[in-house]
Amino acid sequence: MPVHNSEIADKLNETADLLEIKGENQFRIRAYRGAARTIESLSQDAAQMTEAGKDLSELPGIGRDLAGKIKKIVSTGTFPLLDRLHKQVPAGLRDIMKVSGMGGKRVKKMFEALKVKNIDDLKTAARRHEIRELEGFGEKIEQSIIEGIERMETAKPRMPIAVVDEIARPLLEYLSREKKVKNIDAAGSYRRRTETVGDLDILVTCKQGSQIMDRFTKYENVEKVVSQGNTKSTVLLRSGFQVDLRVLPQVSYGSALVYFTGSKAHNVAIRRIALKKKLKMNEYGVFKLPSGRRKKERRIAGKSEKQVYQTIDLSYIPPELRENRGEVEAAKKRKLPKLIELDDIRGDLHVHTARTDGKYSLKDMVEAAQRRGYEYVGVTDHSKKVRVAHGMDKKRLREEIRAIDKLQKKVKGITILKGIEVDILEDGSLDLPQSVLKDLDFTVCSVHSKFKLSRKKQTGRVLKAMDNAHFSIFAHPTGRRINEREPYEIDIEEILRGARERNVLVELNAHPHRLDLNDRGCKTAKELGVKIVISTDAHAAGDLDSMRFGVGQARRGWLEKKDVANTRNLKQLRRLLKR
DNA sequence: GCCGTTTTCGGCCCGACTGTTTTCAGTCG
Repeated sequence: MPVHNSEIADKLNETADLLEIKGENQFRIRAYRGAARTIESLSQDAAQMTEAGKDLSELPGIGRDLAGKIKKIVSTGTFPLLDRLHKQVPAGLRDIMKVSGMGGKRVKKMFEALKVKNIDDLKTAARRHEIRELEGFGEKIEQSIIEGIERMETAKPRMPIAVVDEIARPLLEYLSREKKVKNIDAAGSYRRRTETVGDLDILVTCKQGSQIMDRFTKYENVEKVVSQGNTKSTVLLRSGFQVDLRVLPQVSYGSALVYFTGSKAHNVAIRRIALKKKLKMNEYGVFKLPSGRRKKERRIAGKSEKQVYQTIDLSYIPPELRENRGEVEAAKKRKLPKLIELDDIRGDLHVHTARTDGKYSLKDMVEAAQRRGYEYVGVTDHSKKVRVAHGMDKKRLREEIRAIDKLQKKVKGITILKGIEVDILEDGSLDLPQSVLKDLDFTVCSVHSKFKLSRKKQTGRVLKAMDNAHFSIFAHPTGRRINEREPYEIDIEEILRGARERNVLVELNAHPHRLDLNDRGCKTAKELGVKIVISTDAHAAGDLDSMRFGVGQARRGWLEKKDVANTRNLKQLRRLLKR
């Protein structure tokens, strides 16, 4: 079993935490965190790279020392430094660092002075009012620790972006009703369209004398005001979700958007470029440092994001790409992709109806697709294996085909493509015979059973299914459900290579709980020349709107219009669906 | 521990907010 990048990153981050508790050099700690980020954002397994003889020290933030340590981790599974640290630092101290307001310094002090070794000890010490007696601590810190523990114990995982969307939209609308507000945007990972979002950063510019901070903290869904200042406030909503609001001067709005959109890794990378050009970059602007006779620094950019990037000789980088996964280098060379947009989509190729587990009739779904201006819609109800969804056997699929033919005669301006979401069985065969599949325009093929097969078997199962001449699109390729179910073991790179060889398309399922293929998978697919289909897997008319989340994810995966099959017109699409 | 078209040594992002202080340390993003 190869060591995955996420495991390496976990080990490096843990090392950083333990070093922090020990009070080590902060730059050394930062180096471990930086290396963890680099490893995490690789589109290839570090283990494979090492095996292929690649030198990891060529990666940003990884030097000779860390390259050696990582190599040891992937080849032997051991990390002696971390093992040593485990002997020196009690395991529970790392948990304490997760309590809001507790950093390395405070953890260390409490361990040394009060023998606090875990969260329970911390709780006890706080309740006995021992913490307030320590130098540099007081009543309020003690109280905030108690609250921090409570909040952590009831904390929710990062929320799917669609859920955050429902929180963000009304809140932005509420804030923008304050008359003196000029600009307002939600930044952070929400703006980068990450699949899950941990908190919300809202930026505003407004005229003097605005009451925006008061308006914010008095929002009806605010449960607790964590902090309130003139330019920055933080609240917790009743759902436990944290929202920050920052007020900025107009001249700084662009640089603030860059700064608060992140990602952190992206910001570090572009600030490094600025520094090389003797420029200082922060949320207030890009500044020329004092030199010669001039004693004061001078702002040379900040009003717009475009201007900020221009100043450091980069083309404008769309938020979805800002992950330090090669976008900075591409922007330097003027080689950024022209990302796909929602308007490029001409149809949806994964739609269910009430014939199986959809909520709406065939006619309703087709009309809903029509209202979105689509040129075509692919109807793909389940096959018989999915009993809970009342999957179709051969006979019922024939009925669906006839129903589509009948409806097609009545509707104009949209082509209904006859499809099916057919199960890939354990032996790699499809759930319905060729004799009926051949009468369809296309198939969406998916795994709904036997999730626990070994990586090798699962990969082989899908590749074998792809050999079937009627296999058109591989649906939700890893089967994961965000915050609910881990992906099944499958070698996605081998699957993508297999898809390329067989001219099979791969789905990016836009359902906000799936978003499967993920962003890295999309990028790999693009690099391998595999075409992606973005589909919503709609079970109700309104689900067709999830397309925007799919497009957001596709943009994060560097996909352009040409990489996505359902940006083609019907004629071109039919050609792509043909094997 | 990383990094280098001023450098192989000496830098490393930095500002806001809070609380505990009376000018600053710690945390966070």
